[in-house]
Amino acid sequence: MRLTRFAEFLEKLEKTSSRIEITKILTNLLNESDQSEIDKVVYLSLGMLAPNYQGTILNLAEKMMLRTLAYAYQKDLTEVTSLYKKEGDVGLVAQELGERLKVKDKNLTVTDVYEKLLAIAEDGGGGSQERKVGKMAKLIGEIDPLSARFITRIPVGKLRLGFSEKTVIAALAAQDPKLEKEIEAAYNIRPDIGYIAGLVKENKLDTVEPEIGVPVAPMLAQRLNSTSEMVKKMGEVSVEPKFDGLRIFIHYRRKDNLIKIFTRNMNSIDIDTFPELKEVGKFIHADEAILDSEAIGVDPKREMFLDFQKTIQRRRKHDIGKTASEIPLQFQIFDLIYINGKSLINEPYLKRREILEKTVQNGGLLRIDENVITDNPDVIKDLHQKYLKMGLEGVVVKRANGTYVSGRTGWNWVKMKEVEGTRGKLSDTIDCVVMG
DNA sequence: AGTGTCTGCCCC
DNA sequence: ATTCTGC
DNA sequence: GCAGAATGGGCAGACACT
Repeated sequence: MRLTRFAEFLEKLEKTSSRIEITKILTNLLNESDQSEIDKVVYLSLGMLAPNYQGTILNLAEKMMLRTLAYAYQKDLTEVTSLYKKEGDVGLVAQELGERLKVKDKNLTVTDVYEKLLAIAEDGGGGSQERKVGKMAKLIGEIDPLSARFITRIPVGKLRLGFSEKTVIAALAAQDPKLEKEIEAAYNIRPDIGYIAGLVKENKLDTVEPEIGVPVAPMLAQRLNSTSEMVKKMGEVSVEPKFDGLRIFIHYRRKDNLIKIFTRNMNSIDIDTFPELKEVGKFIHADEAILDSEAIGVDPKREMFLDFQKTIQRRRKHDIGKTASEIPLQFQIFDLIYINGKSLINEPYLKRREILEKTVQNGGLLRIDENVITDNPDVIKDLHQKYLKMGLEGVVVKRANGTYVSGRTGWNWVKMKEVEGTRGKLSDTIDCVVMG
């Protein structure tokens, strides 16, 4: 697909606010894209180059984009900066300067542009900022002003077309509710929207299975601060402590000792960041497993939990030895998504926990969250008080027979942090002091 | 080696 | 993470 | 109620400069 054609679609999408209408336009865009380029069309329309978990990062944002525009259009940085301050958007600045200079497009395709952006992302090391700016400026000089409007917004993360992955899935399904459910399920176990779009085109969705090394989209908790409402919505529940740490997924394969770690946002974390997990196989009684957990810092005597700001200091690549001894981590395991080639996503929670308790050696590095099964709101209330007194964040309450549903859909997991009945961190009144 | 600036679909 | 808005 | 966008505080990584 020609970039100019692609830009026409994006312009139409930008002008549209009704999601139904956006979805129709997207369906047309996807229909016009062929098998070899549909992934790139999808990535760029969402302002991305690759799924999160591949760690493809441009390291070129607002400030460098302004330098890029100054270089590309031969203007002073101060002039570009003041234009940017006025417009508040690099895309409008690029389009305007491009129109003034009558920049002509060189018949680039979406694939061409995608590859050039990828090359910018892959550049690094000494002098790379200058090279990135140079490559980006060259690209801008080869595309028409309307395309520049959108392409320049991609690195700064401000495409803002009013849709995201969910809407792309709806567009891929093209009004077929059954197909939409299938695409959604496939996307949740392989959260690579470009890849999924390709599979839909080929009619090969049924090949998707969880895999060691590919993150599953995390299940998230809704917020509720009434225990009786929890029981009303979920019936029998499992009540567990909520730790204030980092959501961590641990993937393990014994055969080649493959250990992969992902965050809640499905970003990959280098194993050297958490060296204690290099031995995780000793504590897992399975050949393959995907564990859902919260990593939490403890004081070196292992007598108390550390707060989030301390725990997050462990998310680093340098000075690991020193930090690791100051901030030992333990992993509170609370779910098992996959074991020995079998997905547990559609198993009820208590069944998954039963297998989890047999699979993970509880104590030391890995600790299985304690839990109480109940349908009594007062029991939840008491546990909530108990965990708050222990310095924890509160409780997570899980529907006993709920499957592992990615995202915040439905009432399967609920969290309660503050005292029951309050409105959350910001209360109705705020203490303030007038300054100056 | 130390400091400053920018960046991060950062983490919460 | 929270909060707000359009649908 | 959902999807998307906008917002914040704090921290470490990457690179440029001296």
